[in-house]
Amino acid sequence: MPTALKHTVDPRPDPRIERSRQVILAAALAELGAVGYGGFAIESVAARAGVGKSTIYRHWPDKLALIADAFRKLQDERDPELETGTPREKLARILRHVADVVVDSPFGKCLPAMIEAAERDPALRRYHHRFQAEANKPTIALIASAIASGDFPAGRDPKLTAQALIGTIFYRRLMTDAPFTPAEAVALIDTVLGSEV
Amino acid sequence: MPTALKHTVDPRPDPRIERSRQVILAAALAELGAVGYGGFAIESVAARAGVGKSTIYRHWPDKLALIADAFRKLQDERDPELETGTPREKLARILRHVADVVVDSPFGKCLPAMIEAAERDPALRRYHHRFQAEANKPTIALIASAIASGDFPAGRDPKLTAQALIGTIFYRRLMTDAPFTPAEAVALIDTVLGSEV
Amino acid sequence: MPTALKHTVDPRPDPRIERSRQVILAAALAELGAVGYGGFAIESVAARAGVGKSTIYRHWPDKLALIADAFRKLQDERDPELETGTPREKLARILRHVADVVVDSPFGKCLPAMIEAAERDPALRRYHHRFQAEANKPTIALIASAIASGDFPAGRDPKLTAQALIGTIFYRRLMTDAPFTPAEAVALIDTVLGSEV
Amino acid sequence: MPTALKHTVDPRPDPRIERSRQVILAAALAELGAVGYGGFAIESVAARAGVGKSTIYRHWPDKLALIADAFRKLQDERDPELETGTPREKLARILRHVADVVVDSPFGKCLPAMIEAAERDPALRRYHHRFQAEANKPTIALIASAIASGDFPAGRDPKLTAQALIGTIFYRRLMTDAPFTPAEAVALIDTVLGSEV
DNA sequence: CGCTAACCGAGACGGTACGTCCCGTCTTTAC
DNA sequence: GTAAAGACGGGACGTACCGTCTCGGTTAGCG
Repeated sequence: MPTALKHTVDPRPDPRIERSRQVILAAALAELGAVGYGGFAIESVAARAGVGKSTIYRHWPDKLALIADAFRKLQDERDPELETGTPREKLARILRHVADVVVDSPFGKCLPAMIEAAERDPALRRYHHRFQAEANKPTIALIASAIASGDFPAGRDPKLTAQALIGTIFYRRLMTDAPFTPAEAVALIDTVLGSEV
Repeated sequence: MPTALKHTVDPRPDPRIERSRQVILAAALAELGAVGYGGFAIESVAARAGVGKSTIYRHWPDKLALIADAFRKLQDERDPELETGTPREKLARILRHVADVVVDSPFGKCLPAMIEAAERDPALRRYHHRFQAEANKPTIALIASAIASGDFPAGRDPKLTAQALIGTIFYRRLMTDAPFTPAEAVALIDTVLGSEV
Repeated sequence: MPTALKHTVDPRPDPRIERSRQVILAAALAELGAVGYGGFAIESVAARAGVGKSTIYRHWPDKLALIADAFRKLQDERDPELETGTPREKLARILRHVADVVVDSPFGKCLPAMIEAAERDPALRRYHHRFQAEANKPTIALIASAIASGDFPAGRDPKLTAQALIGTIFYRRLMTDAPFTPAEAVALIDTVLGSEV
Repeated sequence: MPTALKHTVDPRPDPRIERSRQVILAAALAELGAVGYGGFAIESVAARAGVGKSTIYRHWPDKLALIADAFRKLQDERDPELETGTPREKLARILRHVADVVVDSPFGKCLPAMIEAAERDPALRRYHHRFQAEANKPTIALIASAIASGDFPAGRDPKLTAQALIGTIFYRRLMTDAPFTPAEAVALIDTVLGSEV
């Protein structure tokens, strides 16, 4: 009964479309990393991707939408951090990962552009905030459970604690000339949660 | 002997120059706040300032230099915070002020533009970082002395502590949809330094 | 066999290109006639032609190239003069035509601009000279054959004779306030070649 | 009684003014010769003359007026040609002189610019035409008297004859790539007036 | 396996802002 | 009290991209 299949799901779109989307997004990320949000040129992306400019405009309404999608792709690549150990060890591992991503990765390279773009475009801003919130959930949960279990000192707001830890890393990236290094993770935890006894 | 003064140094420059600089910088800040770094147009600034485009280029080599100078002016306007009380009270006052500035002021409005611009221009980046460092010095000093006096728990790095506090505020401004409110200052201090006994 | 034709040459270019070229050249000539070489503004030409400035720069590298091309178009419009009669009659007809063109036509309007432009741009100068030489060939040939046939007095250089005749017309247009009128054609011939007996 | 002198004639103006006028006119001519009418920049003239731009505008209302005055100075320098010999010899001498001036001198260099400028500015045009007419008077007079004396063939209009001779030289300068050389003077006279018996 | 629709690259189009140059005016300071 | 120096508002230059559009040529997948 193949016809049944026909009008069920399978709106299998032209495969050229997905292929175009992917090479364009990749080229967009390369462009962003290379010249930043300010210098970002659709025409360069088209050239990089070996694609006609019109193909880009066929899939995205404008420059910002493309950038937003590129960011999306970028963030989807950031993988969560699930491992074992004491809460303090787990937390340190998370912070080291965040530091890596914020400082080194394509995500980090695009971060200033992303912040500026989010400031101008509401849709992008929503996505930006939502993603950031999502990414922090495991950290907040970890802190909450560690407080509950007595591993971390009581009387603290888990979310605020997480923001203080993560915020330090972003602050160092965006506002100082000394980005946070993974080696500082333990010192940061000690500073915010107090040293272990 | 006024005549004596006459032919000494007195390289009094054309007063029109300073006047132009001021109206242009003011217009540039307005433009930045209105349309951000990406949409910033010298021609709009000229129109806003009621000035010929060439007058702007007479004083700044290009768009970025004007933006940098506008930021400089902006930051110079942020006033230091000197008052009395317990270290915890002083710190809360500082954080409330930072929150105000980061969230509400022209500085806050331009912050994303500034971060993106700093990412692209080394000279601007240096200035941005230097200013931020300068602005935090009193906070770090306050924390250091409070630790020394026993008002704050020992074993913490004052600088890292300050960055965790300040960083939380910037993080909330730049990466979340819930900017830090002055009312949260005490909770933040409690979270990072532990509650008062 | 239409298919055979299909994949032969036929690199039919975008028809918009030719259309743009034509409206722009027409507008350029209008501009030249109106404000001359000195006041000639690409932006005005674009406005006149109802075209984006960038469209002009897509087809010509700069102002001078556009002017050169406009002159070319102008000169291509000057039509040769082929008719019957005695050599003297033919010559008079030619001179009347030259007088018309030099004094009244778009060519005449643009002539000073053309001379000035040719002075500044070697390529344009070459074209200008070549065209002028080409345009005079029939006149020189006519004079040469009339000398050979005894219709015109012997011992004269046909080319120099032609230049004296044509040159008078240009001189009057460019250096005096009394342009040459067609009615003077016979008097000019009499003056240069002597009256008919 | 020196005071009497004071308010009589003595329009002796500030000698600096005349001095300024002269250096500026000289600089203007140099500029014209160097970059032509099109590239002529008041600011360059000021720099060449070691003079403030405002000094130029104090003496001339605008660019065109300065150029016109420069032309005037230029033409005033062209000296008449008065010598002895047969009419044919005198005429040849005149034509050689005109050829020299038109081809080689500053006047010749500025000629295209002058023609174009005259086309745009009525005052300049008047001057241009008047000067040219003036310059040709001796030639016309010479031809007229030579016709009267029987040295030149009868039945010719002296003015038109002069224009044919002079016009050839200008035509060759402005419309061809082979400027008239003094050596051709005799051939030109032979062509227009017929060879001597 | 051949048709047709869609997607594609290429790039022309009307615009807008860039940063430069020069205009002609106006202001300030020095001699 | 003139002149230099040069700041000013203005406007055209030629460049780079924007986002829209019109082209043929290629390719997928249905019939």
